[in-house]
Amino acid sequence: MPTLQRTTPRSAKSRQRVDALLAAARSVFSELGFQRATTALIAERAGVSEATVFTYFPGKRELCVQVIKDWYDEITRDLEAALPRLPDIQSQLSYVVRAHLLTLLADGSGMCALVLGEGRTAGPGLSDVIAECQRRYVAPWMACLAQAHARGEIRQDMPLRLLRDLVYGAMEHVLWDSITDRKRPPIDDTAQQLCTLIWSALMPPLPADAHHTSLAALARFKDDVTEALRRLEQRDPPCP
Amino acid sequence: MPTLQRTTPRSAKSRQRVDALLAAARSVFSELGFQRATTALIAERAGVSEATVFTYFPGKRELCVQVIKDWYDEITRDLEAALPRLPDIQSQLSYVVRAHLLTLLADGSGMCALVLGEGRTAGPGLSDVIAECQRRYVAPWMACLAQAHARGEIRQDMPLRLLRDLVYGAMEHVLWDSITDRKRPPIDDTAQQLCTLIWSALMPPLPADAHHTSLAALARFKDDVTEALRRLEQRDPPCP
Amino acid sequence: MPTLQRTTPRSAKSRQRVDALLAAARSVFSELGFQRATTALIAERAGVSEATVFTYFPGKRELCVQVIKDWYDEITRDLEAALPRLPDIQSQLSYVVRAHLLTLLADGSGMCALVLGEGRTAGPGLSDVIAECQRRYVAPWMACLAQAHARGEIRQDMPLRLLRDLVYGAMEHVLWDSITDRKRPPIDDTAQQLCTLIWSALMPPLPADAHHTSLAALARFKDDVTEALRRLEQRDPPCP
Amino acid sequence: MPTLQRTTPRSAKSRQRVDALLAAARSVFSELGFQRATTALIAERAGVSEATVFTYFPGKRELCVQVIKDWYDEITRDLEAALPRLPDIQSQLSYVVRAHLLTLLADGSGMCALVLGEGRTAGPGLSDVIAECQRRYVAPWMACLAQAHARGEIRQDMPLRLLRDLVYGAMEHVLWDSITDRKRPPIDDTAQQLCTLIWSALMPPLPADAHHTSLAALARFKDDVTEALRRLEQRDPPCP
DNA sequence: TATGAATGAGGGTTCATTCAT
DNA sequence: CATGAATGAACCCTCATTCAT
Repeated sequence: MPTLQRTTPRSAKSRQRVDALLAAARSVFSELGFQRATTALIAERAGVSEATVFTYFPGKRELCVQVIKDWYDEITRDLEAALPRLPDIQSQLSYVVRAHLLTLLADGSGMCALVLGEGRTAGPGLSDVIAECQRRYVAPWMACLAQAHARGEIRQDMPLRLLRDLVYGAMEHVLWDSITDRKRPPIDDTAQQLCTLIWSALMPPLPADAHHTSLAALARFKDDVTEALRRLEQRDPPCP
Repeated sequence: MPTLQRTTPRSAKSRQRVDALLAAARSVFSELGFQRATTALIAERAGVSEATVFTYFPGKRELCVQVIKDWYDEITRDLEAALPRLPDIQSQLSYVVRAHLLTLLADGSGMCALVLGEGRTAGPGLSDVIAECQRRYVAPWMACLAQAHARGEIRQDMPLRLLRDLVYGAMEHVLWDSITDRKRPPIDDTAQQLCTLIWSALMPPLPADAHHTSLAALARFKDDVTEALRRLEQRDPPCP
Repeated sequence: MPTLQRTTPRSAKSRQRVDALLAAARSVFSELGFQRATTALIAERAGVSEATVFTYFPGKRELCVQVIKDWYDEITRDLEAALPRLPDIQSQLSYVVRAHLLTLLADGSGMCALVLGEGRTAGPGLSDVIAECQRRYVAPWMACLAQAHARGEIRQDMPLRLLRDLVYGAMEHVLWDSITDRKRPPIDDTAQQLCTLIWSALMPPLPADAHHTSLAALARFKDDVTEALRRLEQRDPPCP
Repeated sequence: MPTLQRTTPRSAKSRQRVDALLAAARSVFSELGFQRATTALIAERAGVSEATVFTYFPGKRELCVQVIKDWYDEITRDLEAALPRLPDIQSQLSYVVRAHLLTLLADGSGMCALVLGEGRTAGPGLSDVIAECQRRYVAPWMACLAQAHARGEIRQDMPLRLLRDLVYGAMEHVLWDSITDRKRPPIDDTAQQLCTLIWSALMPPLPADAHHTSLAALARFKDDVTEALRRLEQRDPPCP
């Protein structure tokens, strides 16, 4: 029964309109920012008259808020679902980075610019909402970070906030670059590299003396031992 | 040349006017962003009539461009002068981080928000200029990075751009935090920590095989050795 | 006639709808005036959709007209029935005053304000109707006045219109006061006083020469007599 | 020196504009009421662009407030100056009635309608102002009324407010009539009659027994006594 | 040169009214 | 018949920009 899923039959059309409006609004706000966007253009792209915009939304600001909320909801839901299932902080980092880059780039970067742009200058009522959304978006990853931090899986000599800033800051700049330069490198490669880079900063520093000894020495030592062990074990069989 | 004299005093007045206007414009644009800023408010703060603004600048946009250029010039000149004199990449990183944080925070964060905000959404003519300024601002540090890259003082397995993004991205996010949270931690401490963090990511990685080592690998290795030793010890007694 | 039956029940529903709409419209128009009233609010209060309003009335204006007409009909019918049965002009005056005050105040003053307010500024189509209603409303009382006028029960040296204006004008101002001041004095007392006051103006004046007398003249005369008597008494003793 | 009276040279043009705008606004608001009046029409009648309206007034409401205030100021100032100089309450009544009728009728009745109409339904910010102006306008006459009341020159068995309502109410209805009927009777005659009528209601009522005796009888008595006295006085001189 | 004054070109928003379902 | 939905037509207001003085 395909009609079974008709939860709200009357609002089918309505929902379509809302969706069309939100889509149009997202594109317009993305391209022009909140101030330069006009309800007229949004209406035009949604294929309705300007007055219809106000049938579905109290005003321009509220429409923009909805656009931002929806977008954040999308990208937040995914993180909330996926991150807790990943086994370790490195996988989580990897996931976050890829998801972030993919999402923002796929979106044509508009929302990113919108959120970054209007987050500050837009009057109250927008900034608040954006800040709140941002907080919820980062929360899942912050939880991972906190856990790893508590377990000592990442360095403990830095405030968590700083680590978070490093991660998201790096990502955002990479994005910015991609957007600006218009020559987008393959995202997967970039994500991989970014993860490696960030992890270098995140992972617990080696003990103080390790710096002197250097891992290379340790590695050589390991090789020595390994080799010695093999020889030992190879020699034993003839023992009996 | 009698007119030369007349030109100079006039220029003096003129320069004063221009400076007053630029100062006023900077404060207004910083607080309100490009769109919400009004020429009326700028004129008022500069102590001149609104029409005078247009005597000195072709329009609102050009005024804003000048404001942004001036600001970038200030902060860029400092970097251009200081960075080449510093001995190594780490000192340079440290300088860049401190300078960036200090500049942006000292400015009341307004310009930061302006540049970040209007960089995308402002119509052409502003975005271009901002992008160009940004490029010039980052250039000195990029040069350092490139040199260190060539010399192998920093890791060479990453594109330079990525390293740059990491540095500036992290800084910007830290700034954003400082602005948003209103509880600004001591800048010097933050700068210090940030440098350490970033350097962890920047410094040359251990040799390739060290990657297979890592602490986890070392731990496993320790287990291996321990197990091997136990076996050895268990086998040896009956051996004789 | 089978359709007659069908017509009646339909009319019943229809009448209910119309009544609900008229009631809602009256309350809305009363509170907000014609211009500020919205069909949306009227529909909401009537418990129907906005479109239904236009099923029963050609438009906002016509709905308002109906509201005003109905209201005037109510208060007019009463006067038309009661006034002719009262024995004399004084009783009639008393009835008119009490009825007017009671009606308007009981109504929450809304209709009063509506009629007074929109009577002028509302476009044609409303003003006309209001004027006509007003005329019909005042007619019964005007008839009484005319009769009394002809019989000489009220003064005959004034145009009837003026007498009517005095009566209604006074009442309206009293109402206005009551509405504005929010401290409404007991209506019955006010009505009583107002009747007395108005009657003083309405009743036939004294003969022409009485005007030259007046209380002041009488007082002066009393003084004259008193003085004269004193002089007489002073002169008399030595007279013998 | 005719230029001496140039108090504010620069704002000469400005004042003209303001005056033109106020005049235009007065006419538009008068004809259409506050809601139906449009800034576009006001601007057109003032011969300026619509934007200019907002150069001189913060908004439509404020413009209307100014119009109302100015109008009330005009008519109030006159009363405040003239009334206190008149010798008795009857002269004052006469003045008030004539002034009121003349003013309102001369104005084309528009302001009257505006004030009456918007006094109730217009949102706050207009109603307040109107109420306050009304109060100040009536104050001078109320003072006269109060004085006469205290001196017993008018009846003391009624609240002052009621007397005031009678006066203004009657006037307003007369005005209303004049406006509605479009056949304006000579104002002076009407004013005269209205005064007589109102005075009948205002003057102190005769003592209770006077109703039985009738003024005519008193007058006859007065004549009798006067005659008797004259005879007495004429006869005395020969006394010595 | 500096400015008071004026304005053209929109922008967001409202609402009575229409119409397909 | 009732209504959800859509909209055309204004309306108030803003502001960068121009220009005569």
